[in-house]
Amino acid sequence: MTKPQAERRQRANGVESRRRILDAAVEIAGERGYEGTSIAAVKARCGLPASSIYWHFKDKDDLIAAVIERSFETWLSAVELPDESIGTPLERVTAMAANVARSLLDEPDFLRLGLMLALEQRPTEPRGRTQFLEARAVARQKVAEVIHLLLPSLEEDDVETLTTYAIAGADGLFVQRQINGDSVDLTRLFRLHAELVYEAGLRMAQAHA
Amino acid sequence: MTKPQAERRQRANGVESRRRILDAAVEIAGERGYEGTSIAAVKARCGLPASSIYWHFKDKDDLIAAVIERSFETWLSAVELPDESIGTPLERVTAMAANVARSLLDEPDFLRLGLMLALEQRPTEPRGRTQFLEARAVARQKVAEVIHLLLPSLEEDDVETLTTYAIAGADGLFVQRQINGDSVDLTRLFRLHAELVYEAGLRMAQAHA
Amino acid sequence: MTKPQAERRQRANGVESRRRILDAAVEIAGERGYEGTSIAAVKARCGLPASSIYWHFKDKDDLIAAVIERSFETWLSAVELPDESIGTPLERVTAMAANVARSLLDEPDFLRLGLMLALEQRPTEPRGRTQFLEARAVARQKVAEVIHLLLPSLEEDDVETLTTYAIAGADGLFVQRQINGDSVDLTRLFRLHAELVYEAGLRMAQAHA
Amino acid sequence: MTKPQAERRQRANGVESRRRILDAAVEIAGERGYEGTSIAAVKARCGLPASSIYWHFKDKDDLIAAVIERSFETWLSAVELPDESIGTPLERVTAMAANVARSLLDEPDFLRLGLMLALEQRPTEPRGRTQFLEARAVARQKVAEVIHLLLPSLEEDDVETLTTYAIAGADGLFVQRQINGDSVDLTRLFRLHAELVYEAGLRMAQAHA
DNA sequence: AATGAATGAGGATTCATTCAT
DNA sequence: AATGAATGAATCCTCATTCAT
Repeated sequence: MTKPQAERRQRANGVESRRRILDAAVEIAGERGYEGTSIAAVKARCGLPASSIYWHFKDKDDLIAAVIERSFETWLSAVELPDESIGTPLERVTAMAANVARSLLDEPDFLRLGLMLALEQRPTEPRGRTQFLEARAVARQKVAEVIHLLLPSLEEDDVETLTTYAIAGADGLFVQRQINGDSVDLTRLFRLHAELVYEAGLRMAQAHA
Repeated sequence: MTKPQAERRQRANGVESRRRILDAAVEIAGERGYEGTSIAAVKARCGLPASSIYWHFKDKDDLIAAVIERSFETWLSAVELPDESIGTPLERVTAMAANVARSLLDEPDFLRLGLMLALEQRPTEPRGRTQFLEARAVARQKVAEVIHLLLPSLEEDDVETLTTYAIAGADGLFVQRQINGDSVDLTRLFRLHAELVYEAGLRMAQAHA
Repeated sequence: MTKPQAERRQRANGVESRRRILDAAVEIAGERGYEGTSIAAVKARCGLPASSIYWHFKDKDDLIAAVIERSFETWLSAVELPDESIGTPLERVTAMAANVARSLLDEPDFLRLGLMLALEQRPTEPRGRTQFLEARAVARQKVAEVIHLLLPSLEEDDVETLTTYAIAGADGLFVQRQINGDSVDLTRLFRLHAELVYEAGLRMAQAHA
Repeated sequence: MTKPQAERRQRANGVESRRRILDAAVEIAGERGYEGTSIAAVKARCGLPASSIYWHFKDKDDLIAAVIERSFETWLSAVELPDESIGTPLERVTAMAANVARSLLDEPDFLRLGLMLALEQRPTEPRGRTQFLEARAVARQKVAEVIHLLLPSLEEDDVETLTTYAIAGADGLFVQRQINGDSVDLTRLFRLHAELVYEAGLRMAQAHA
């Protein structure tokens, strides 16, 4: 008798629909990568017909790029919050490391999908990959700033090296967690990583002094 | 008797055909991942008809698994060679790091494809992924052995942690190279990584002494 | 009151919108025929959303029919102008031929699209095709009248034959121009055509005398 | 009991299958033009699945081009047969005209489809169109040869003009037949056309004498 | 050991059209 | 007078796989 409301034709609501599509796509893309993210799968998970997905996104490339973009923003805001500058430098570094570790435990889709895209080498690069690399460049800049702040006497070149190494460690630890699951204590390893990077920085600074 | 020379290549030669298929598949899989590696694409690159691929390999899963297997073996033999135990421990560690760095510059297909597979989380895991994880376990065992050899007083638990961290760094640096190309000095970063891991091990050993 | 100027184009203006849609549709239909004229293509070229096209036209069939109608009217008025009856009959015939030739150089969309539709034989005939055939019947009637005027002694049957032949030549020459481009001197060929038709008419008239 | 043979899985026979596909495609394309020739329609008419059509033809463009090619060959061999050089020149001309008229009554698909393609002006020209224009160039060459044979004293330039006009008339008459059906006596009109062209040629030859 | 041909399921995308506002 | 959003059916084409030879 009381035909459920949900069954009625949705009142047109672009923003909400777009969100539903992205929600579905981020899950699937995080699981199956670029090629594995079929429009049919997204449609099945979000309930909107394929043609509606194409109303909101030009093509699959566009959808994946939007997924990356939103996913990165979510992740970034999850990471950035506790910016308070208290404690010794080392304490602050390890606090930040713990923060990143937690964010990667909570919101791993962004990085998993991004790394999958980044590892690919298609002749015509998907826009999602570009989007990820841009997001990554933003993140890299932030890391470099933190390093410069903590170790102001470091040479430009050494900041670069340290930044690269810091991010590499983060990526690698995320991969380990991805592969080996709960047996990997991300938080502890990230703290170790932060300490080692910081000490390497100290030593570099002394070497140049 | 009078069969023209030009036909000779067509003559049955299982080993050679199998090799051609794998050569083609490793390239494409390295470019496009699991889903992106279509039989049609392999066929186009190796010149053999699709049905011939199925003569040599049970199915696509089997082909990808074989790609991983062969690619890992190639890589492993490229890494292992200079095993001579000369010099100080630290020297030996950095020599090995340089060795791994070089191998990742030369034979990146194995790791790129493997990481792509490892990052996926599809419901039914492809055999290629299992194959990669097994290969990875072998490599991990070797790393653990080396660490145990260099730092015999380390607790089991610390060896595990250090091994995980060592491999994470290697993966992460490979990803950096993959993304940022020649601007990343893999050799130098690997040496830095090796030093940091070694020192972390020394400190762990002292802490427990 | 304070509505910015830039918004003004958005203001409701049915006639103008309708014109823009038809302008876009005539171009696309001239390029791609009936099936090839997608609403999306029209929308892209005229800038109005698809739903606006449906506000102005019942359906695609209706749009194409309107295109044909307007295109034919434009063409007809371009052809008819210099109707003055001066000079010898042959002079008048060749003047008219030149006139038609010129119109086909200027306004080819009508005939190109019409012929495409006419050549099709789909089960359910598009209304645009009917529209074209009606326009064509009008044109045919005019040609027949001219022939009758110039050669009043011709039998009804011969007028019909000559009319058919006259129009066939015009169509055929238009096609030649369409295919071979500027290398076809439409004006000269139309004059030749007019002469031949006129002489054929003279001979027919004599044969019956 | 006796399951009909036709129901059994076809024994692989590429040539036969290709023929069936072309037979189906030529009918549909003749009816509905390029865009209207959907792979689904061809599949329905020939009984082979769409993927089999793609085994034999690279894509739809390739299929249509093959249709044009085969259709032109069929038509050409239907036209060419009675080549005997007997009778007066005019008699021979009208005999040939009758021949062409009959061929267009029997095998109209080639020309109908070809003209549809020729009238289109897509940005990226379909290969079928090119194929048709090439076929048309061959036919044009033959017409020019016949004209030169019958009127050897004609200037090169006049042969060209006459050829263009001759073909234009043929196209135009075919279109008339296509539109007005049986009420158009193609044979008679073609004979008239042949006579007029021949006389125009005679006059041109005299003018230059 | 190899392959030409075939095939059903599914891929991304576009279609003409409608509807609520 | 107009439009953002939606939609089911159809589009072309590729997929992994099989089979008879």
